[in-house]
Amino acid sequence: MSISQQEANFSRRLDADLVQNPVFTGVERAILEQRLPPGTRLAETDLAEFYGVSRTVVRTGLQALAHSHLVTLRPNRGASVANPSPREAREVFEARELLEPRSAREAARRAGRADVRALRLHAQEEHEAMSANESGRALRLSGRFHVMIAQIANQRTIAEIIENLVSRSSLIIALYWTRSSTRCDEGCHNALIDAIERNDAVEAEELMRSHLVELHSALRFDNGDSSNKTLKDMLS
Amino acid sequence: MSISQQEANFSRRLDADLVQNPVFTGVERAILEQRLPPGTRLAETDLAEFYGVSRTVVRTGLQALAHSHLVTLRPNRGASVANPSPREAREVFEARELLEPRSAREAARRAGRADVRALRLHAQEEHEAMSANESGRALRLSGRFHVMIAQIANQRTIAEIIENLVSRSSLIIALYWTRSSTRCDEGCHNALIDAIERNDAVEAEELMRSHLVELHSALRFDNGDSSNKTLKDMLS
DNA sequence: TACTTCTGGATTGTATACGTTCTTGATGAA
DNA sequence: TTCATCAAGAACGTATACAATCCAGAAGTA
Repeated sequence: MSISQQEANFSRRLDADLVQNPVFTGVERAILEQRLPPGTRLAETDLAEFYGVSRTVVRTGLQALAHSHLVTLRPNRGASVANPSPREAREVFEARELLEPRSAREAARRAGRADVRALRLHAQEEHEAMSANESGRALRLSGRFHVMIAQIANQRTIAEIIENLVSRSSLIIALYWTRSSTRCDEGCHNALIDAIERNDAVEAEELMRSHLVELHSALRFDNGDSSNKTLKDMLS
Repeated sequence: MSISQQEANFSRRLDADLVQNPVFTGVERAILEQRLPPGTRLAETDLAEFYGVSRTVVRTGLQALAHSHLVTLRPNRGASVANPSPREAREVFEARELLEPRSAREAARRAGRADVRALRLHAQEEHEAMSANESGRALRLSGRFHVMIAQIANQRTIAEIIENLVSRSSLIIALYWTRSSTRCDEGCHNALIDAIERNDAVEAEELMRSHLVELHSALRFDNGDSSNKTLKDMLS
């Protein structure tokens, strides 16, 4: 196997068959857009019928989603949309705070005109989704913005880790987000693009760090579980 | 769903059924012990026969291994042991250098007597494997040592990422390792345990960093692909 | 000889059948 | 009423059948 073939494998890995799995792509998107709230039961037969495939394909997709922590599989109990605990939520953001600022710095170093243009276009799309009150779509695009920066940094391994953490953040936000608006994002993202356009690595790193701290601090873990608490829990 | 249930899901996630998948556990172990070299073809029928299960179970295990980057799946072409490119190898170690020192620092802060005892016991086992010339087993245990430290740091999300990177390192070492001995490990690991026992966080962080740099620097990427080069490549 | 085309065997991808486990509502006893 | 037991239905886990794809060697052509 030649180096170029190795590279090709590295880049598509196992995505090749995953993007063609309608269960994986469909459920993933629905989760990222918060149309499927945490805890939602995902019965294999229902998904098979909805997507017009056999349970075999459904199970492949669900297993992939489970590896991304977007879905929880319990033996003999089937799949449900993941329900990240406060602890997991905190840890995901701690990991992001560790990885993403470094990525932003490297992205600012490397970014060319095409990269900046793509980022601006994407920010525009985010803005439009917000204006149209499509908050689910806006949230998914907002996450994707972070992934784009990680990709510009051109470190695929770390970018992939970040992509996973960002995905899980959608669920975390669904459970623990306290603010009604995500207007912060728009300003933060634009400021980041500006820094990247100037190739100001230090500034980009600091902006990313503060952006993540901002996000993290807008999470409240004390009441996140209330909707699932039993009456006994709430009375005691 | 209660918080404690969330935690339970978080900890076992999907491991519950994976540890019971003989293909996953068997092939993973063989890869970590370098009994299955990179590129080895993994035909579903062969695995099914060897482990006495149907192809369904084989495919589940292979998909899990693919998500861990230990196995490459190519549509209609089946599975083979992953063959990380020099680039991927470099990136994996860059990610480790970013994450593990921080983990070691936190582990040194948190470690109690039981943790230190477990680490010493483990180091002893490593030592015995080396003495017995079981280099595969020694390598697997050496990786596991790094995972243990990440677990002591008590950040499951990051520990899981590290576990994945460590696993991939076995393949990387199989491909690009230049030195015959891993004696470095023994000294490095013992020094790390000492620092952790003293709860010397700064020292543990620095020891981990230098240990990883040492490992990384012992990799040579220029000749890793030679055995797979075509005659034309080698003559030109 | 070098190259293309074709074909049989092998391998993977998907659907489906069936056994096992779990859930849930009914039944009955305390 | 409350609880335990149990049975029917639903859902999951695994095996297997069949279709689609790939690969290697044979045959044919220049």
